Amino acid sequence: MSESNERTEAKIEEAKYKVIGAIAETMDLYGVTPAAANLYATMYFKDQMTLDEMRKELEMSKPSMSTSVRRLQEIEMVKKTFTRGSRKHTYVAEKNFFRSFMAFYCQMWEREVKMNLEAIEEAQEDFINVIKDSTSTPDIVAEAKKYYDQLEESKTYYHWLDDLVESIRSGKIFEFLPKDKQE
Amino acid sequence: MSESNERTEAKIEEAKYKVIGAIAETMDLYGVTPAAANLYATMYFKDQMTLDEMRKELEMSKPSMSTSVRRLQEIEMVKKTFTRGSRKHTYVAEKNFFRSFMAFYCQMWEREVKMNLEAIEEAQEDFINVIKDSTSTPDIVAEAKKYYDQLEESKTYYHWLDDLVESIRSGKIFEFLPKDKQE
DNA sequence: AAAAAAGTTAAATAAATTCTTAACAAACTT
DNA sequence: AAGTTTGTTAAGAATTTATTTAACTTTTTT
Repeated sequence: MSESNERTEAKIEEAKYKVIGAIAETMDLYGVTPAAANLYATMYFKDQMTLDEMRKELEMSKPSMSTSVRRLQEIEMVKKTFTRGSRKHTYVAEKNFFRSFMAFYCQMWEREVKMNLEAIEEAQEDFINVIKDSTSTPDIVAEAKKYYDQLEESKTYYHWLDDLVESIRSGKIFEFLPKDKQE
Repeated sequence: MSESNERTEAKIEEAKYKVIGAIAETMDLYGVTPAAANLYATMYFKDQMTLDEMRKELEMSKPSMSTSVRRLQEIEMVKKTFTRGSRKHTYVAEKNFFRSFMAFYCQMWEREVKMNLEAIEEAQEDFINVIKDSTSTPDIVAEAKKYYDQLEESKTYYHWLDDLVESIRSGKIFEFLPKDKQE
């Protein structure tokens, strides 16, 4: 009876690890560090965890868990919770993939839009100066114009990406693509 | 006059590098190797390039350019072109960010959906076996059920992600989020 | 307020990834 | 068909990134 319990518990662990491995590998692919990826995937099957529980479960150092959980908080995939009776900090994983993964992408995309649009604006100013420069030869003016137009055209993409983020944040995208649509 | 040309040409180069740096940094963030990221960003301002031109421009080894350009082809951000008169292979960068970046995401997301759904299906089977196992205690059955339901719930997300990929591939998403909307 | 426990920062080690050098294979030219 | 040019594969070197150990700061308890 007790041995049977152990066997079925082991089966449950095995099943969980299949999913943990898949989730962690996916996150790895998106540039999340292995420790953070494994931690999130592990926490996905737990109600809440303390740093010491994480260290024990993943067999890793406490600073590694500390930095990993902070990174996961930054991308809003883990939140701190207050558990009375314990003075250790407790953390819970966001179990709703819509929220956790979308928080991740929106953050990435917003950063991308901001940084690239800034670079584009600066470069376009430079190209305008070359075009207005009376010492520029016709060839050089033509070149500067070509690049200016190429960048102007690319802005469409960044504005679109910004709109996509906004429609995800507001939930409007689910009017177009419902969550519960049958496969 | 010639010195002035050099100065304005240098200004153009400087402006280009601002954008090249931003694009490459963004790609870096998404897990593309620095060499490939820099290469794509550089090619974004070129009509076409050969391996030797890449090596010269980026001051890197030929094998590095070879593997980088292959990786960029895999994610459909670069395509091979036939240039008659030259026996060197020539490559062009996809200049339309809608196409290049969307190809990248669709590929990543499809992989994510496939791998994770496979793991989920396997794990759910395992949980069902534990539930049906007559030697399982009520506690264990309850635990297995809890995880089974959690995974069942998560499938909604993967199906939605699959729908998103489909709507991007088909272009239907642009009916909801137009490309040319004003900022 | 002192002591203990929990968590973080910083430096150092370990591991993994990226790039290069060198050898090889394929394709094109003469 | 032999030689030359182009491109790739494989092994090794170097850089970078991730993790750990150790010292330190903060918080909590007695």
